[in-house]
Amino acid sequence: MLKRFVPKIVDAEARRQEVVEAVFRIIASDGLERASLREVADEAGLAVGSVRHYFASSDELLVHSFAVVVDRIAGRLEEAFAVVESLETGSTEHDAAVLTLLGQFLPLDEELAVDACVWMAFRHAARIRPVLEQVAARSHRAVAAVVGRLVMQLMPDGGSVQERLVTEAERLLATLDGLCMHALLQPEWMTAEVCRDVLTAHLDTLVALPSNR
Amino acid sequence: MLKRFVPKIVDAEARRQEVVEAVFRIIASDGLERASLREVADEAGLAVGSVRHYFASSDELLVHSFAVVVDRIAGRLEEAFAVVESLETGSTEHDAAVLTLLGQFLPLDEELAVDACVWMAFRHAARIRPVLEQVAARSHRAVAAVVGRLVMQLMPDGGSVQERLVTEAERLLATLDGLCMHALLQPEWMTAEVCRDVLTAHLDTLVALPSNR
DNA sequence: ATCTTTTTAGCACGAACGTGCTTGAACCGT
DNA sequence: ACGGTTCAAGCACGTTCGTGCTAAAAAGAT
Repeated sequence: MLKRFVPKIVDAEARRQEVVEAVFRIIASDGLERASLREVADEAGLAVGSVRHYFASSDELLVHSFAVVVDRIAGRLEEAFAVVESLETGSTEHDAAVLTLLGQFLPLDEELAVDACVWMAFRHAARIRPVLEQVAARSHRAVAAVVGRLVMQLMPDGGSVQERLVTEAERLLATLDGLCMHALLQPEWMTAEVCRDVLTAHLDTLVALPSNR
Repeated sequence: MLKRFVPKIVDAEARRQEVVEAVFRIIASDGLERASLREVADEAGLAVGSVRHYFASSDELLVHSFAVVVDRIAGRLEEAFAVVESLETGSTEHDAAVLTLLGQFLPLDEELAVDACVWMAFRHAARIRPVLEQVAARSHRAVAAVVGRLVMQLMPDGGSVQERLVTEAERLLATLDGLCMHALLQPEWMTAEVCRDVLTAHLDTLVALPSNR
């Protein structure tokens, strides 16, 4: 069956992306519970029916938005990890690249802050809402994979002991999420400088680990 | 003016506490956004009007619930810290007491899990809702105080360098909150055992810090 | 028994929500 | 010019929410 009549071509994917970014802005400024169809439509400069034309339901819009932010974050991490891999271990550029990688988790600028807000909001919402479960699991796997590879590269022993390696990966992951949380919830206390200090302190403890134990 | 007619005595504080615990159960199982007056009243076995008799508004109910959970957590921390202080530094009982203290943050049993859920939900909601701001700030101060004192006692140098001390306090705080988050959001991955491993690993890095740097 | 106050319960209103459905408007191949 | 398809917009219904308000039930002091 051929498409005989090619109708009005409005780049549908671009429109969807605009709506998604309206969702992001609303979540960042007013929280996930305010991301209703009416609010999103207003923010995107559209009518409710128009948004519903691109997203069958509210759930689909939210799940897709979650997936988009996860892809964005995972993409940044992969990109930054490639830089880390390309540099020689122990060099100052390497250390800087590692800090840059870890900084992708934190709300250090406007764009990162929005993503961090949205990411946190969705992950917490996924605890309750089954529709978000799959994307949340994918998010966790993607981030854990990058952090795991990073720890494997950074640990002195090369990660001989498997158990120790996952513990250190979980430890770095927890510190990152905790830092992100505090930076979002207590921005006065948790400034970018404090974040950097905490991260460098953590990295010191990672490289200078007691080999035995 | 004397109270001539002392009417029906129902200890109001106990009733309020019952309502608050209904709020906790709802937040833990269905999330904060489901903690409406009608849901809370149902959960507490009361009518909406009855709940509204003890709490003037929905906001007051939520703010009070937040304050109660903060007090509960802060109380547990103070109690556990007193035990830590009473033991000799470096002893095995001391180490165990420190782990017990830090475990108060994590959802290691039913009661702790409910509190952790509620605490997280309110703290994140406080980013948006101004009514929760004050209690959130109090919560942060109380917890940071205990963790700060703990770090001061645990660090080898006795915390000579002020700057290093606050960095380590923030680092421990971040790790704790991150662990709590992961234990709530990915309970399959982040088991109690992994939590314990991560915490002991962190404590090792805290005691075995390079003195200079 | 009566009176006063607390306690409990319920109604009604406006606002916001998701969603099924309908109605024009825009657009392109014929 | 026309017809088929997509896009944009809006209405209407049922649900849930907070809240102001009213009113019945409960209980101790008189």
